[in-house]
Amino acid sequence: MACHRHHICKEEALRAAENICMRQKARFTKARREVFEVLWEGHRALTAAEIMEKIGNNQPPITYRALEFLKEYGLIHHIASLNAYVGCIHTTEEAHIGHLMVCTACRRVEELEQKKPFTALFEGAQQKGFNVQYTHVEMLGTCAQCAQN
Amino acid sequence: MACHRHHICKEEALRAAENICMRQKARFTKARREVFEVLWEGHRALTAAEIMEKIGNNQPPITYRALEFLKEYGLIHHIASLNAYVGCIHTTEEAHIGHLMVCTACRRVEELEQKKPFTALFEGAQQKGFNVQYTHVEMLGTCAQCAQN
DNA sequence: AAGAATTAAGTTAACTTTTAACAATTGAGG
DNA sequence: CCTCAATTGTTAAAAGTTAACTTAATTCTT
Repeated sequence: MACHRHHICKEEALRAAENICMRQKARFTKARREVFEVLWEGHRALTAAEIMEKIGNNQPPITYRALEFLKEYGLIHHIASLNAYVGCIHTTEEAHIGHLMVCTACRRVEELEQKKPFTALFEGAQQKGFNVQYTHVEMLGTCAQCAQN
Repeated sequence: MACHRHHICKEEALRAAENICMRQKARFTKARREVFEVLWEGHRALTAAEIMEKIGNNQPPITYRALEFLKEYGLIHHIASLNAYVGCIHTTEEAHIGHLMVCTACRRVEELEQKKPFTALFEGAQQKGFNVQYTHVEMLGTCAQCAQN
């Protein structure tokens, strides 16, 4: 992994999240912060159930609402094929297009920031008269660490 | 849509599916065929519940098992972000990489067959030491027809 | 600063989706 | 035709998510 001193990632992410919320007059409340923090403990994808367990919350609505909020503000990603969530790595930027690399062994998630592949996809779609509004790319495989084992 | 005489698509798909199963000595049974046919009524994504309703089956296991089978043999796609299924358009080819264009208005799904975007993605991933095993691209938006309305 | 309005959290319970377990049936190969 | 393996039928429960409503906190107004 790129990130060796992880507590720093998390602190940065927290500050970025606070800023994003402040700028949009949204409240980064305790419940939301808790979920966000848990998702930043590792760069790992966690299911809703796993999140609730880590927080010690047995009242699903609270967690689901927090997840919805965080997703709405682009602070986390939903990894559809695993039905899991991960902290969004590029909280500082404006809207971005992330290609997720999800390790099926350790569930670590990295994001790949590349414009090229998408311009090609967009062009292809446009040629068919399709108006792309949201793109979701998931690459499942094994990360460098897990490949060694 | 590209496909004007739809019943032909469906017939072709059925024949292709039969062949694929025969070659691999898998049985294209009634339950499996029914699910497959429903998914080919339109090129539309359907949830498991919608499939069951269309078939008139209120015994989930049968449908879920059929879906699992069809997915395994590459005869359908699972659209993770909608938790829905769609008949795979390229049943004749060998393994293929499909980029799905999913219309959020009418749920029509088209597939875009492009190698370029992926080679770029693969390269990017590989540079990070990530070994891609499965890729899933979903583009949500509006299709040509729905864009007019 | 007090009251009204908005927003979020707490709580209960239902609903949807998926799976487990086991019995009954069907089909293929000897 | 018999046996074995695969598939289906059936029941029920587990897992995941959401609805509805109450309470609490925060923000906005004046």
